[in-house]
Amino acid sequence: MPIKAPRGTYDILPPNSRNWQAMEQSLKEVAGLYGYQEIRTPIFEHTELFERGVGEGTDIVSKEMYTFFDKSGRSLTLRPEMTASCARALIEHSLHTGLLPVKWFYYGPMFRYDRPQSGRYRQFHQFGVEVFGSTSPMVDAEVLMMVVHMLQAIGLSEYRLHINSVGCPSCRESYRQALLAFIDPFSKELCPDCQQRVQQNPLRVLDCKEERCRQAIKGHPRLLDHLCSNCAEHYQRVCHTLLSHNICFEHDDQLVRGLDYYTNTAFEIHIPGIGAQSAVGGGGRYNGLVKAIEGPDLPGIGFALGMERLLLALEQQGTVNRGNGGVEVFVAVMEAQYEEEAVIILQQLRAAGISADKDYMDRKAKAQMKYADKSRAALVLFVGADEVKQGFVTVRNMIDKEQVAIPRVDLVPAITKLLHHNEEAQAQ
RNA sequence: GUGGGUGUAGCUCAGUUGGUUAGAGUACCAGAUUGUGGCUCUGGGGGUCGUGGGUUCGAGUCCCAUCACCCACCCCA
Repeated sequence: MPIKAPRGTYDILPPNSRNWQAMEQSLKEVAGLYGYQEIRTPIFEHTELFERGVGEGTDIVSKEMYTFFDKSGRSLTLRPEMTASCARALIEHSLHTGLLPVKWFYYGPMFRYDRPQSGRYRQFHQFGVEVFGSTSPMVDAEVLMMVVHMLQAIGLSEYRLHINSVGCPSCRESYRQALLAFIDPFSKELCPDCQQRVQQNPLRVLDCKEERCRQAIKGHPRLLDHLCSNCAEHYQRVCHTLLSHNICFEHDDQLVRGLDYYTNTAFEIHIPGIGAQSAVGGGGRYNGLVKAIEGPDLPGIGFALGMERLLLALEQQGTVNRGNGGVEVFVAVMEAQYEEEAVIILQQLRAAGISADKDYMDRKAKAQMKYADKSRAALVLFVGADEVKQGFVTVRNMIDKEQVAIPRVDLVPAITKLLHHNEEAQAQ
């Protein structure tokens, strides 16, 4: 049995890898426009970091972590997300004592032991940002505007932005009371899962998909109505700013985050039509997180985008870039004895910044031409007896089929010129 | 963790009520006279039919198990 990639993992092969590169580049560029800088953290961390930073009660921690013991018995875990790692790095390097806010972006693989399905893998990739140190609603707005900017930058025009405010622990507690009082009479009509949720995290009942639960909670009190004046104003200012910048969004009462350190703004981006897992991104404010992992009382906000789902959406909306990924120049060797001469030419071209390749399969001239064609080379250089003896190379333009002899001494400038000429012709 | 679907060449798939050396297209390689591509033609390599059992004179075809993939639930990106 040949070894295959582990369940829920996969290879990103060329030419598809180019789509990834393009998307990564676009996202990084936009992050740069907003003043975010890249942070890279370890792929694994102490298990305890995620237990406290993500939350013991979450599915991620209770059943989805790749946890292992190293040779000295430490419990380590492959990161299931990166916010906790960012918070840890912030604390570890005492960056909160420096220039605030700290604005980071990150990109990389995350790991969750889930059952794979469309748009869900065990190793998946996220691009995300985190801002630490500011409670300004303008930061919430900036982050949201940046998400929208990023979607546009990678070519996604159809998406839905849902936002809500989960308030602060105190207004959430008052809402909790109100919600419990409302649900209590109907609690027996709820599904078994929700019976549990009522005990542990009543807010979660709101986004249950079971029909009977949706019926039972019709007319439930709204979180928005229970926000304290500070939280209400915060949310208002976020919404106001988005509106004044023509950002389309919808307020979503059902959008909730369970854990105590989530505060105020919460949001998700959905793209219909990419399967059941339609959330391509999500995030929110977490003013209590840094303190929860024994750091200073520092506010934060962030979001993450799922690369796999963005790519699904791009494929579905038909805007995937299909770049050629080939080489500019192919050097064809007519007789094996001139191979070393060809290598000299190759290195000369490459040193001048021109991508170039040759045959390494001992192919004959005709087969080398086929290979050059498939490599999408714009020019083919022939190196044979006449060329070497007389000090020139024959250059064939693969687009217009014209061939010219170029003296070896003029090679690089002449090739540069021909490539440039081709580019202009193709642009027209 | 639960449910449904699918597993035959690198890829996309045929394979008739179980019956000889398992096929096609595509991709790859090589030819169609001399140092030259995209089209066409010819030929070639490549499969323990996911894996392991079982039924049978005989199984890619039937039964069981297992693994993987796909989709959905839970939940999330």
